[in-house]
Amino acid sequence: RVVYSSAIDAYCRCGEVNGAYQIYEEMVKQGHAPNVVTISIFVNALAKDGKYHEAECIIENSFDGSWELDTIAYNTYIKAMLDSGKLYSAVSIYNRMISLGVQPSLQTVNTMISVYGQGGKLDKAVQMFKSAQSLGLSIDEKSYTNMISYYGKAGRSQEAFILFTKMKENGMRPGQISYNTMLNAYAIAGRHHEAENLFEDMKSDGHPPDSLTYLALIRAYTEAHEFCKAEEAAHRMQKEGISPS
RNA sequence: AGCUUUAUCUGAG
Repeated sequence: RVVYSSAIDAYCRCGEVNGAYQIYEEMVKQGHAPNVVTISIFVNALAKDGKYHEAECIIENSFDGSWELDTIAYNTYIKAMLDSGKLYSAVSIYNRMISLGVQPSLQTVNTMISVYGQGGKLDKAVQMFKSAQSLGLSIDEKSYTNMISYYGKAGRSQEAFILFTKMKENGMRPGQISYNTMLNAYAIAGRHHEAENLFEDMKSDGHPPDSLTYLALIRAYTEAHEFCKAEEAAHRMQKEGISPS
């Protein structure tokens, strides 16, 4: 069964969902019942392929009580609903998971932060972020970056920066993505002075700016109506040989 | 054997 499931996964990763399905049929014909892993693989592949409706059908059918869905299966389902934009379904699957006593993992938390963040429910996202501690999960750089991003999108750059600071206090070195995300939070809020400072910190911290770094910096200036500085930054980017995204 | 290769832009829902 492991061999069949792995083969199905391999087909899916090549975008050959149909080939995967043939293996699936053969597997069933040989008397090997599909298990939770097989289902997760299919749901994941269908969702990545944009076939959300089919993914949802499999998910719904798997709720008939005959499956012992585990943490990864629920994570896969929640992610599929997030990607399809069905945030309400994502939440309801999460609630189901909790009420059935399935342990959330850090990935569950990170995905749910995105679900709430994209749904504009920043307070819920924060709640999720904080709940990680009580679940005994240690927040990673992704969790912080995710939260920083949503604070930023809500125009709350000061709270974003508090998290950015806390991340460093907890011994995590922000990488390029974290810096870009924090920079973007300042950009949305038009805080160009803070953005400039962070831009310098980023470089001295050993992270070379990329096109997204400059995009954020330029946006910080334009949001603040500092158009000359925006143009300067754009020139500096070109001079450094970075092509715009 | 399966789940965030997470950040930036525009539009649709």
